[in-house]
Amino acid sequence: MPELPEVEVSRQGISPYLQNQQLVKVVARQRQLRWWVPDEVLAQLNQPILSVTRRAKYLLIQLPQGDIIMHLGMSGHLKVLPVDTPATKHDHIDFVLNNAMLLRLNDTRRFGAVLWQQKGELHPLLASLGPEPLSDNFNLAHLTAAFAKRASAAKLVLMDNHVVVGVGNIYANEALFKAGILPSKPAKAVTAAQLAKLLPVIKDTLAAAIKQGGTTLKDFSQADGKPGYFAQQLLVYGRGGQPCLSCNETLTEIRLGQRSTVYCSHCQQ
DNA sequence: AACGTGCCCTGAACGC
DNA sequence: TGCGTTCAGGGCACGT
Repeated sequence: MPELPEVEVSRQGISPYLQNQQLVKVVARQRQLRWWVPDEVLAQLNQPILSVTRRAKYLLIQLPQGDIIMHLGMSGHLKVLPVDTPATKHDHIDFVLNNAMLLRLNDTRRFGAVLWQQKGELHPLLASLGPEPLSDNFNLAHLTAAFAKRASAAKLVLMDNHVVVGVGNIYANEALFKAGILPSKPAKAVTAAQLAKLLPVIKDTLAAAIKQGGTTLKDFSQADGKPGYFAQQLLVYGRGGQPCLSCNETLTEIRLGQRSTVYCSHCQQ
């Protein structure tokens, strides 16, 4: 499940292979993704690739006339391969380049998406997003204001893309544990001291994951490259019923907003 | 506006 | 062995 670090690592991985290449065409074997580009857009994609950027968990392949927007959903991953590489199961989309290579999107569960935004326009999906977690716009004042007016559980507010982007279920669990905040605690009841702890925890955890992934995954043109996956120390996620690594208390698992939530009732308040 | 729920999808892990 | 059921999750759409 690609979270923001995996998406950023993917961006860094594919970027050198795409930048300054000409995008020749898009081959779609499976259009039944979460969203798909209109046909008339596909016809105009024979353009040079200027750069590959990221906003939240969306990748943007920037062309002179606009941006291809890609989301990896739950199970999507990208590879750069020789153009004649046979497609295997769940290889849905190929972005064919003029250097005999292609960018291939494989997405088992098809929660991923491919969209288009015309140059100078902002796609509605990107228009109302909160700040990037690693940017200065995501600061204590912003976090405090967002939490102050919400009665929902702290974890749900943290995962709200209008508050901050890119904090998925795993990182929300981990960050709240590290900050000592009970996931179910009403956001408005979270103390100033807890928020002051939470902010750097989010930034540090995401930054460390990107750094680690960046060193682990260097060559996205290898067929056995594993973008969207890197080893990390998970303190609570997936460890419900097991002992807390800090105090040895048994970790509690509940569901919040239909998502698995794990915490230590001793360390988190 | 804020909040809760449903939905999309496949494959792994389970129960009978 | 072979079914059927449950679960995983991002994020929008919708109803209240």
